[in-house]
Amino acid sequence: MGRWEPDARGRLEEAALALYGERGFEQTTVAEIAQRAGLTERTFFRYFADKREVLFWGSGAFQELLVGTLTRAPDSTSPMDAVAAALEAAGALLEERREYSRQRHTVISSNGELRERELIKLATLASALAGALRERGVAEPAASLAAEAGIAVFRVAYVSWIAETDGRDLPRLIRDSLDDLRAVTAGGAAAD
Amino acid sequence: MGRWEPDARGRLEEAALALYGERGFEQTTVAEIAQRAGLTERTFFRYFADKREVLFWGSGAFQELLVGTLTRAPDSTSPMDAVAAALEAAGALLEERREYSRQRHTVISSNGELRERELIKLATLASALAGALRERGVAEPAASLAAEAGIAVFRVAYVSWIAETDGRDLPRLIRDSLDDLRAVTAGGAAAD
DNA sequence: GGGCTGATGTCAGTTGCTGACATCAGCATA
DNA sequence: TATGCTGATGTCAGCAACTGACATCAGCCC
Repeated sequence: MGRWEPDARGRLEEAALALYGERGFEQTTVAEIAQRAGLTERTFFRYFADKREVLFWGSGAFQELLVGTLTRAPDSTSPMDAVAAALEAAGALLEERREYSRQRHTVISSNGELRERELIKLATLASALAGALRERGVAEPAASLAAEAGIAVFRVAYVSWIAETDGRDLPRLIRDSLDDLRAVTAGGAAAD
Repeated sequence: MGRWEPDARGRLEEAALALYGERGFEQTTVAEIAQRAGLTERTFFRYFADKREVLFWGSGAFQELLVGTLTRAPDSTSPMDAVAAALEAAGALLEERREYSRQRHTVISSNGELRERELIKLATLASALAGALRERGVAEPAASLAAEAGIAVFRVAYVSWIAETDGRDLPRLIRDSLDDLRAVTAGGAAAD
């Protein structure tokens, strides 16, 4: 048996999500989170750069899944469809943790600072997708636009998924949202 | 003559931008900004909610211009084109303050916290655009998707504008980016 | 046995940010 | 002219986020 209880990081994540949910993000101090996890405030800041980051630690793996899926798409796949395939794979991952995702989303959407952090994580994902598209030979600005549009599709689908207006699962909502985007951007003035 | 020097808010904005540019955002304390403006730290926080917000005070007027332009677009204009018209009008406003925009962008893009704040301002703009589209009778999720796609177009165009790769002005870059988006989303699997 | 390692704790300090209260020029009005 | 109100600013005390420096000590290697 080790000197300390195992999985300090996981305990901190769990304690933080619970406390943010119970009494709100601003009303929770880092000292309280650490105490609930049986650790000290200083240790919290060794695992997480700041009080918000504790809710976003999984985003690294999420990004790897996105980029990996995009990279493995057949060469013949169009940029937008490759992005969509990656988003659907990521969506399937979230689908497996629906209840956790709901709880986390409730906490994040009820606080401005947490929403800021979520937005920059999504922007980072968009950058990573754009980079992976460039690796496939897609030129700018097409790469960035496909990536940004993909993230927009994802956001809209994600919100619907959380709201659970119907029984569609997240990958399905992503497909449908992409179709909606195609409908809304279709037509219009062509380039001169 | 008044009891105090006029335009305290403007002096704080100016001092903050200068100091953030000279020594970086994190290396600048609010007390230093206030001192440079001939005021105290406490007064800074009466004008701005936090240390970042001092760079974003103009975003309210920006949003009003966007929404106003969108609202005034002819009823026959498609959602995406109405969004584009609003973005071009806003782009024309920025075009008039090119040097200031550059300086501000340099400061913001060199710091993560400031980028977060910028992202949430853009997300707020997207929400406002989506709301204005709904007022025009556009249903969800088309309204949100058109707004989000529009903001993506704007971001890509804005980055090009700052980079000044060629002589195109911002409204022009926005039009071109929208055409690029249309090209990249065109085709693909249709809804079943 | 002795020393090294790595996760954790302790402590002091800076800074962002807030609430409560004080100050005081200018204005209105008796 | 005296009196009192208003609103922008200042002063002060305090909390909490975050950081750097150093201490602790079980387990492991030699």
